[in-house]
Amino acid sequence: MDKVDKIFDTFARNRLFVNKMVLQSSYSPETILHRTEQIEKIASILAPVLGGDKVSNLFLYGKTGTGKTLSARYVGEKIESRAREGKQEDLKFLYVNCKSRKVSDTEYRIIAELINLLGDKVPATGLPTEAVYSKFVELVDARKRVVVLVLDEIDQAVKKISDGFLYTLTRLNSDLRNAQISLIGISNSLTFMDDLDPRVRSSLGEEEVVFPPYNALQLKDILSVRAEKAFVKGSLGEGVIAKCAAYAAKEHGDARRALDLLRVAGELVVRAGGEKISDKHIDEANKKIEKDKTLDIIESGTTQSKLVLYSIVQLDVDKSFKSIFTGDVFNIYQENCLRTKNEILTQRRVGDLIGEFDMFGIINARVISKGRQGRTREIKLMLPPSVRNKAREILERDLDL
DNA sequence: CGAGATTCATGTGAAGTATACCTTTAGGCTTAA
DNA sequence: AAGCCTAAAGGTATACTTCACATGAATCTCGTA
Repeated sequence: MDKVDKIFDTFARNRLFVNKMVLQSSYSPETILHRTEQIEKIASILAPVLGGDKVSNLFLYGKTGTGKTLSARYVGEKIESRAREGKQEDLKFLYVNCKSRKVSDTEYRIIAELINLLGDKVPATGLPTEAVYSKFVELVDARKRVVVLVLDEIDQAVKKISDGFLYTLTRLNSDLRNAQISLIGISNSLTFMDDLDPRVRSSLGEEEVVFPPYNALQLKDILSVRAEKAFVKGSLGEGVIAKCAAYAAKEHGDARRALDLLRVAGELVVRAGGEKISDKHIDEANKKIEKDKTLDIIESGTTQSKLVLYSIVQLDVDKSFKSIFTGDVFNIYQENCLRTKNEILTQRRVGDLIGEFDMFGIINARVISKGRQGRTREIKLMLPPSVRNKAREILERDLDL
């Protein structure tokens, strides 16, 4: 039989997933567990919009995967549907993720996206930012209503642009005659507010809701509910959910991570033609996610960073070096540059690149002093052999070696 | 023999440069009235 | 005249370089016992 047919067959025979969507991070469940307090607080702050009043600006903090976006959307949808029932249509939630590729992180495009959501168009480029703002104001102000802007990953946007952008937004209300704008900012960084212009801080942070990380127990609840829907009954082995929860709890209680683990584990089982997930698969999935993440970092690096990493990998494979120092890496790196006809960067720069790999956790670099032999970094490659070999393949391919 | 100076190989910081990509702006062209 | 498009002008992020100075323990120096 054709191999492709076989692949399709295993897939069709899949007796594991009922609905994989449930495990995707874009899925929004009907009920959100362990966030009642936060949701109630958001709801009580936003409730006045139902009466057509402007509400306080709101700020949501919390690490990734703590349900910020989910809760905000949930409350938003509830309020919108409530407003529709009450035949009060002059209420609008506009949700923008400031980091998504479409919006890309410029002030212009964020506003352009907002206009888009209001059902209008602006050219992708060419207009002065000022003009885009006034177009937006005009659209919003077309009739009497309340508009709530939800700005997700706002810290990213502010890092890219200046906080003057937020200032403009908070001041937008003074240009409006009919409508009212409220802002909801969502941020991963807990310290984000600290380095904002005080004027912005006071008006944006009128109300704050903090999303603490989920603990292992809560993660377990969340996973159970979702797994119920995602998988065929009885396909989860003993302790699988607990294991996922434990892994994710270690990663600052990241529910997204927990769901990913479960999904990837499922995919692994399906591909192997199995029908039951055991906790071994969770370990495998964890490794796979880690591996994909590091390989992703490696692949998306520049040619120069690949050359540096390749040199480190070479030294790591060659066991005659007991420990690897910056100087060794630089020497090998120069040879590699000559071989691949790339320009040779200064050692200063190569040192920084090594530092970046350290940040990503691909290597472990400790600054040590070797006395008369000066100071240097002692470098250890932190990839398990299988990942290291895969990484080497990728590097050799990308560098034409 | 030990306190202090020296030294090495590189870390680290600041400031400058080249490049690519974006936004802005102004001028010209088109279109509708 | 208003609107639209485009090319040049001006900005800004990135990926580097250059220069300058900092580090910290092995090693050397030299005064002292």
